Amino acid sequence: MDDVLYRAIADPTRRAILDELVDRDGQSLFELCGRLVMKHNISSSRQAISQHLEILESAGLVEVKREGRYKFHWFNGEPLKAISERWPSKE
Amino acid sequence: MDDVLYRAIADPTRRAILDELVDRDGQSLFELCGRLVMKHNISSSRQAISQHLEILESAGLVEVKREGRYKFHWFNGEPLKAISERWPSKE
DNA sequence: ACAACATGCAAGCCTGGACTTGCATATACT
DNA sequence: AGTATATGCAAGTCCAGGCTTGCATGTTGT
Repeated sequence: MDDVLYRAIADPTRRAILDELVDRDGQSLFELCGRLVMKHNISSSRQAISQHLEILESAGLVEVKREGRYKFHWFNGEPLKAISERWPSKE
Repeated sequence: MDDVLYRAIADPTRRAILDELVDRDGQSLFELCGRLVMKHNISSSRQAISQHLEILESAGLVEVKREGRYKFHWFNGEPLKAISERWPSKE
């Protein structure tokens, strides 16, 4: 189901991660952790963030590219279209 | 926060309720329960649905009008705009 | 080769939240 | 007035999921 999508954006930390990636695409895990603490007052462990990224990835909201010992992350808003297409939000 | 919104649509039963209200606006609680069983194979108790409606209401996604012993529900997609406005989903 | 660095894996804890159960309230009908 | 109908309230159960902890793996640099 599209369950993964809605579950993915249900968590405030994950939404902050998406915000961060929109602001600066292609960050590594460590980079993300640092910036989340700085700009969003999020003090979760590296593992926690890593797990969040897995969930975002399985929802298709984040795309990943492995490069040596680094793993870089990109935002992808495509799946979100399903939401606005599902319910009318007339102007 | 806008937390209530994302929490509201995180649950599959609540999304089905929204679908149902879009399909036929102004349903009462009992009406909704019946139709959810018929069309969506959801077999939650009346109280469960009632609790879901409270959550949807607090997120502004459902509006309510009390009339005698009935309580009618309407869908409101307005709050959903916040999602598409928050993250780019370029075409 | 060895150490530092970046990430992955797995198991356990613990709170939130979905659901049920039982009773209460309020409105309509006869 | 009494009964059926439509909904509300409150307490308790139970499980998903977010987080931590500890260790393993893989990569870069000296």
